[in-house]
Amino acid sequence: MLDKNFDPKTAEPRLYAAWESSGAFAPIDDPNAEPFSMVIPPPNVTGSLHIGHALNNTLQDVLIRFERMRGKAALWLPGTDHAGIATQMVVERQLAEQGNQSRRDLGREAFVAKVWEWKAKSGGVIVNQLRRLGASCDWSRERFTLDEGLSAAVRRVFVTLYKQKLIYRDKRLVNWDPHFQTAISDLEVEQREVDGHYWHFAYPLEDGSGEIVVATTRPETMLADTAVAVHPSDARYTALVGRAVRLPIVNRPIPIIADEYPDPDKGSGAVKITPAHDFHDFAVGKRHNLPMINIFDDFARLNDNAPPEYRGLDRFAARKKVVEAFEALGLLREVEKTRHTVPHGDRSGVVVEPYLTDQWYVAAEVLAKPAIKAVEEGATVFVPKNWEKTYFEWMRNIQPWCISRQLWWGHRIPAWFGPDGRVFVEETEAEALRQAQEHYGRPTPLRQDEDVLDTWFSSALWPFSTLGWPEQTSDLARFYPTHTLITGFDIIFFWVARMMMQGLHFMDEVPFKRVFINALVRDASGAKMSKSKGNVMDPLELVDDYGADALRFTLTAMSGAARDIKLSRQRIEGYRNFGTKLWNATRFAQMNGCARAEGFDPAAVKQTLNRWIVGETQRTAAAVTEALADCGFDEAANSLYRFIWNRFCDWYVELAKPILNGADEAAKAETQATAAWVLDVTLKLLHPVMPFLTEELWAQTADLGAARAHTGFLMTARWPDLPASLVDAAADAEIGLIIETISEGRSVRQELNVPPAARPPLLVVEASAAQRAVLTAAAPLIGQLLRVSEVRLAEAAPEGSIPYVVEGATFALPVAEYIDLAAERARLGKEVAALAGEIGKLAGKLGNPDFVARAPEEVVEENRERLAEAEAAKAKLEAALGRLGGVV
RNA sequence: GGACGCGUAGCUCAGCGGGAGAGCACCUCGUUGACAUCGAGGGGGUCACAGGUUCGAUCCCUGUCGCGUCCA
Repeated sequence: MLDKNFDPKTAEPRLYAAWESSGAFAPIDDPNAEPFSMVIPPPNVTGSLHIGHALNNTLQDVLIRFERMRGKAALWLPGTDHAGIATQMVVERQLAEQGNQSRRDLGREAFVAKVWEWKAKSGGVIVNQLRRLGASCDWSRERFTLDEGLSAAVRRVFVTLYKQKLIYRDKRLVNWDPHFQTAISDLEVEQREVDGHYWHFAYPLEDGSGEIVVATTRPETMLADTAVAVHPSDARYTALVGRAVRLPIVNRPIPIIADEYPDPDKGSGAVKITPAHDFHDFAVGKRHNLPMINIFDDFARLNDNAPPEYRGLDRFAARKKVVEAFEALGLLREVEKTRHTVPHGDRSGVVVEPYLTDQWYVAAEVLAKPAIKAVEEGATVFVPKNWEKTYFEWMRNIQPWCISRQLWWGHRIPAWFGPDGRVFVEETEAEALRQAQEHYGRPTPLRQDEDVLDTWFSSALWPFSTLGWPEQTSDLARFYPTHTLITGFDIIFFWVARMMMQGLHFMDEVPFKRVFINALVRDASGAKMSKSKGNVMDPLELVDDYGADALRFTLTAMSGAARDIKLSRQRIEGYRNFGTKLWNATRFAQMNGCARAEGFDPAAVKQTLNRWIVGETQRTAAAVTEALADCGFDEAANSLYRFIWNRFCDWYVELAKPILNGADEAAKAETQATAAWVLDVTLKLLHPVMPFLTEELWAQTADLGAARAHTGFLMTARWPDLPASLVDAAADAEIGLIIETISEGRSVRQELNVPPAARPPLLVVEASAAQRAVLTAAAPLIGQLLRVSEVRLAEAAPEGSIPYVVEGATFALPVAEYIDLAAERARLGKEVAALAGEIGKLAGKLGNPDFVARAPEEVVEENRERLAEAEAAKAKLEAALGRLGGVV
């Protein structure tokens, strides 16, 4: 006998271990099986599972379990990302906490060794958390972006792209993070709106004949100004173009130039030009061949290109000092408050500097072309499709991708410099040295580039590097391209787009045929969860409290992709209850001798009730299958919920009780067998979403009745494929009438406060022959569920009975001794009014000749029927009301 | 400024051309055995607003307002 409840705390770890050790997570070894593969979006190795991971990985697991059960060779390949900056930060912080040396004191090699040490000890956290969620990843294929194979892939890609001139070194402005002292890509820059000022500075003309006023939000950069620009059409300045101003403080003459960049309508129309510290100014500087003076060091402190009294100052201190100097010089014309966007490093949170350095770039604009085309042509589709627009928008305006980082943790750039600065880009140092020897004519020592690659450079290769590339492995042949990628919209640019580019370039095929973009999880009030807001919900805590299945079901049911998910504990609790409900329905079945029958054929059942539930089961199976095949996760979950709770538990089980307790042995046996069959199908359908509970029920019902065709785990059972012919319209109609009769009767009883213990007969006053047959046959069922003594045909409703109408049939409950006439009059009055409203609407519609002429015949017919039914019902209830002496 | 999304019951959301729905919350009633992590019943909505298309609009189109996100 089943326990009263499912106990996730003990069952989940036990079941997971059993699955894992059985090898069920690996794709089946059948060469005829269709492959279905997915790669996990590799979580940062420093990470711990947050609710976004929980959603993303639940959906992946639902899909992979579904496809596995459908008989495919299903591979879900897991792994983690080395996460350059994040990991380096964690270890540096740890060193600091332990009072140890900084990374610089420690030196590169020792520091990197420390990181590996840390990874060995703490890097497995998130992977084990995924196990708690039930993720059926093939752990035997787990990869790490910095492992040997993936590093080889990275080197191969870098060298290849370099030789194809798609990777190059360039000196230009980058986004510099002064906190980490590294370049970062455009995507790692967050634009934040902050309060600031416009300082209006007067720059005196060199000949003393006047001044030009420029405004800036960054006064300190004036120390590096190399021009003042005005618009060529700006008449105020035409005469001044070509002349010079004397730059205050620095006392350097700089030219006044004409350029399209300044907006004549903004401020004075003149702008200061600082080519080394502003992206727009950089472009102007290039056009006019202006000198580029860099006044910062790597920490954004002023360097020796600044006047002596500014050297060594932090940029913000320098800003203050510059403003003070202008004020003292009498050249500060105005200070204007403003709100403007300022770039910040997404990891460090500090203001990012445009900074002139040598970096490595990928010609993303070239690689993007095939990647755009692939989506245009549908080789890869986004679900929901709207995201394609986001993808196109970015890809069509893509900028060169800065891939070098001045960090130590990551893939070291395979580039070596000779004594004269010549660069040798090769996959190994030995090869570089060989090339150097050839070039220089003698063995020549080389110095490897100090930088490492952007973490996303290696993750861009993930769909093929994890399958063994550059080796031509059997996995690569079988599982590339992968089928579906499930990820968040926040990394469409960072990751999806770059995988598309690299996959197409190196494999000549898209990395995945479908990209499902999942929603963003927020807290119950709609705020983005973040540690600083303190509103994070820890998925593991939720798993502890409600079980993994409840959390999984919640996330699945709420994953409607167009909107954010607002998660609340209440909701999870509700779905935990849903699991309990199924558990107890199974328990009920077990207690009532429901067991699999040898050779059971769902198409051959005779009882109306059983024919009905078999049809409902088929409909559900079809709906769930279709939904999951199309990534309609929420739809699948909701179909299952409705079927299991509102159809199977609320009605099938209740209606089956009289049969199971009855004397008709054949009907009883058929019902027992049918219930067992429905439950087995249900467990399969629900398994992808609630793997633990279903697997446990599968195991606990294994011995009930005939052996299953599939004796192993439910997770490896075959997905149900039921013919639509199992649906029996006649059975649907009969059960529909019974359900309505009971529901309506209950409603009437409760509204009129008929005591629950009262057992009046139910009189069928008026009904078609077919209805009478159904109701008579179902009398025991109705008797029990509606708490009536019997169901009896009657000529007329007796005095003082309560009438109600269902599907044109009139019923009466003779409960005169209980009812309050006023309440009954009120009830009937309300019903009549509602019907009158409906009749008015329908009659209006049908009275419209255009409607009758132009609407489809079946719609017109349906409206006619509804009108007739409503009119009949209204007439009957009015008659009853009249007998009660109510006002009609 | 551009793009996308969203405004439906108190809350969270589904529906997306022909009868306004679910869960939760609320109110009433109900425990001799599947389940109180439950059952039965009930109240509650000019489907943001304004136009348009249509025989018919919560649903399609246009505009307005409000909210969110991303990109400049």
